[in-house]
Amino acid sequence: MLCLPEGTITNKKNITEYLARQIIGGQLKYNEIIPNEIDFAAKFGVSRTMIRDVLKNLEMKGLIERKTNVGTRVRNIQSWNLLDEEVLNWSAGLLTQNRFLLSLLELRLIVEPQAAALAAVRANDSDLQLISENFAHMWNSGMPGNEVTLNTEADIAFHKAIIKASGNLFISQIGGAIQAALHHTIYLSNKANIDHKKSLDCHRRVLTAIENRNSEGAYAGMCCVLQNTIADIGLQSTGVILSDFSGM
Amino acid sequence: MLCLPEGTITNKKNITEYLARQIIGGQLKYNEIIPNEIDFAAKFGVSRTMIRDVLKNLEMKGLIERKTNVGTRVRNIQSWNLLDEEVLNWSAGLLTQNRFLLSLLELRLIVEPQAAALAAVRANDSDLQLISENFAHMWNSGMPGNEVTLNTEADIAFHKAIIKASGNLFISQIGGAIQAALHHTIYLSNKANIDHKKSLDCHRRVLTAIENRNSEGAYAGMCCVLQNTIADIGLQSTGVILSDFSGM
DNA sequence: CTGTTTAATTTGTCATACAAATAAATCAAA
DNA sequence: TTTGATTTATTTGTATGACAAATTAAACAG
Repeated sequence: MLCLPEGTITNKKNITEYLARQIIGGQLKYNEIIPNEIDFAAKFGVSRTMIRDVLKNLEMKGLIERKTNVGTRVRNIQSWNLLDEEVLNWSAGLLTQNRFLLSLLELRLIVEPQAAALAAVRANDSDLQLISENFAHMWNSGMPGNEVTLNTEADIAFHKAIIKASGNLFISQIGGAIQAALHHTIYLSNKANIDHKKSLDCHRRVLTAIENRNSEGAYAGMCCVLQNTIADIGLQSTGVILSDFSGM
Repeated sequence: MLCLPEGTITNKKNITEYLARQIIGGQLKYNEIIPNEIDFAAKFGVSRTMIRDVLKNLEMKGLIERKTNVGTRVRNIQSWNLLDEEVLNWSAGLLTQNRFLLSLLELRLIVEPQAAALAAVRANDSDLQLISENFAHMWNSGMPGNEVTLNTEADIAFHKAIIKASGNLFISQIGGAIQAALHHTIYLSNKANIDHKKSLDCHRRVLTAIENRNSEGAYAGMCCVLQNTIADIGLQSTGVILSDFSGM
């Protein structure tokens, strides 16, 4: 049953996020019925109009299902619109669950090397500039002890720029999800104690390959980046098939 | 400007689809402003509540953008939620435009072989059964002239079953889009005059490979299926990198 | 016990009013 | 004249109350 935290739930965004997290977090389980709209509105102290707006939102994200008279039910995870950026952000807590994290990394393994390969073919001047700029900003040197630390924002922007440069409308869509995912995977891999140098080399390999219009090299470089990440997090290999261009 | 067809637009679904097609079809162009909600409601002869519901729907699909006082504007294609099944269906008309069709086939080339590979590793008994059942139903023989004709529904179900068997939450999401896409690409490739036999062989190759837990074979088989499709439609090769397991 | 009818519940739609936000227009001052 | 603040008008956002439509559950007749 739903019980509210004190006072913090005020506006539409709050309510939506609160409910979404209840569902994704498992406090509201599959097939559980959410109270009718009137009681529900009263519970949050808002109008039924607003609650309906919230529920419509969650419905479109696949988190709930509504039927006349039967009410509003929670749907199962297969129905959730996981590629939606908000849904993915709300799902951050699930990253500790292996299946979820594995699915996410598999997605990246499948999509990003190909995106890099396509970018090598199609990137225009502004794409190239964006990619190289972000590469340049990825690494903060000059730290005490000469450590190389990672600039998360630039790292994300680097990957995002490559996905955009792929010129594929659908990959760009997935890119939104990957971007959100990056925040979390980067966070996880930063907790581990890694030599960022290896990762740096791989990233550079991707950049130069794209600049040289070498799609296979870009592909291989991106595989390298991702395999690093996977190793850092400490997962097993996944069954995704990667072409071998290690010689390039 | 918006002008309505006679009489056919009655309920919410109609209105939503009508507007969506106007936007996707280009009759309503990027940044064009849609009339305010009250006039708009009057135009369709429905309440403002309903129009707001429709607009909220289109907003969440990325087709429009709303701001207080400025109104409702059409967004550009990069913002459209193309992986949404409805959006993709409404976009069927764009399939004649090369960029769109190419993006779609690239997506399939990137995702489906990998899904097949994963399915070979992870498919359980019911997955296997579903895949093989659909393969069995894909081909209507015994037609006059001994032609082999394609059962579109079973074809789609075959691909869908493989994607599901991949066990990857995110790929399954994309699978919804791919499924919708299949309707159209199959339609296009059926217009061409093809020997379905070749395609039959490739599909069988995928099936047996999955049954034999041979992920590389499944990958290669699916590549074969898709390259057939691409050739049938008459497109150029795309720059997607495919591993070569043709010997398997 | 079975099939039909009735009643109750819940979401869906409508109409109206007002709040909040923002762009455009007006006006004041340098 | 130009600039900056102030007012006004427009449009979306929220609230409220009423009724429609759909569907489950209960009551009832055979």
